[in-house]
Amino acid sequence: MSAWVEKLSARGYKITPQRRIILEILGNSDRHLTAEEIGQEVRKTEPSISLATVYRNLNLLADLQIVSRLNIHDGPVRYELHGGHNHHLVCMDCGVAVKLGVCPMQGEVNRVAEENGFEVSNHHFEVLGYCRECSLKRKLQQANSTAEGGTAGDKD
Amino acid sequence: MSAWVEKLSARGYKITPQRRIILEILGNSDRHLTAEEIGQEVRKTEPSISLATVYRNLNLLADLQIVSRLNIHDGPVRYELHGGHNHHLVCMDCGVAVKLGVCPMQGEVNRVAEENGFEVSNHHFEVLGYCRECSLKRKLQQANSTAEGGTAGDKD
DNA sequence: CTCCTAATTAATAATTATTACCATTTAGGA
DNA sequence: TCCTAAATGGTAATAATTATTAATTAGGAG
Repeated sequence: MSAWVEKLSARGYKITPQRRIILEILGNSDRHLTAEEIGQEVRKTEPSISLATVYRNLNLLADLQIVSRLNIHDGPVRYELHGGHNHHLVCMDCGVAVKLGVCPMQGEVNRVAEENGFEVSNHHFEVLGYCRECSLKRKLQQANSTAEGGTAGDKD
Repeated sequence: MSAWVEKLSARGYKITPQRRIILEILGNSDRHLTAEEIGQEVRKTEPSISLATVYRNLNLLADLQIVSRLNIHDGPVRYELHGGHNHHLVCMDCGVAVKLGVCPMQGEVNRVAEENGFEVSNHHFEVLGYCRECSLKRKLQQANSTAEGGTAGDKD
């Protein structure tokens, strides 16, 4: 529980209670959280913490590779402790994300990275589509509203 | 040059010049473009097209799986014609994206998707890290500024 | 070819997500 | 204990995207 303390102080960054709390929250969550969600959670412990502080620290921590950014589908950026494998089936309708147990970061890919002098820090593999429910829902909609029915207007 | 015409009109959506132009631009570009960039390009042909129209159509086209959204690193969402393989080494500093020639969407993954009743539409595989240059730059910075030197303050 | 209507558009206001700014506070080494 | 760079809270500013609305248009029916 202090690899990050080293990483920070080794570079002259201070160990503030705010940082402690943010990392603790990320450590206790298995989900990936948005800055907003982290802010809310943080405020339960220390109500005066500013959202700007949350953002500032998440950026710093991401830069130091202590946390990692996750840009699933749309909506705000999400964060989690660095190091996990982030491979999901993501529903483009409802946003549900099922973890995949497979990791594509292997032989071939590593070789290409090396050839390019690329310093790999992290990787994401996302399979986008529609979960069972939403897939069904869409098929029904399409069956009906072909060329009329409801408001063909906006969606998503 | 009309698979998308069918997809649209089959569902009662109209074939507007705006849509034509947007898709033409995406077709002629090998890069993935932001809504803003598409807007600028579009306006060269038809200066009166509103950015809102660009966004609206990109959303619709994405929903119909005619184009696909690409959320590389930070910055705005990018778009390209659906169907390409989107596998990159992405530099977290300068944003450079090198295409990978490897596709992880194979056996195992397809099986998991199927088991979940998941309708796969697209997939992205991103390897995040630092390109040769930025990697070097960072190492130099760290060597110097350990615990002092410059503004330890913000960074991305 | 003309008419009609739902779909679409342009323009702009509103909303979200994130960053910048600045005066004040604080971590942590001398 | 003191000092200073780093960090914070509060808020204004910016960027990206969506909603709203009155006016226009694609494309099928007659």
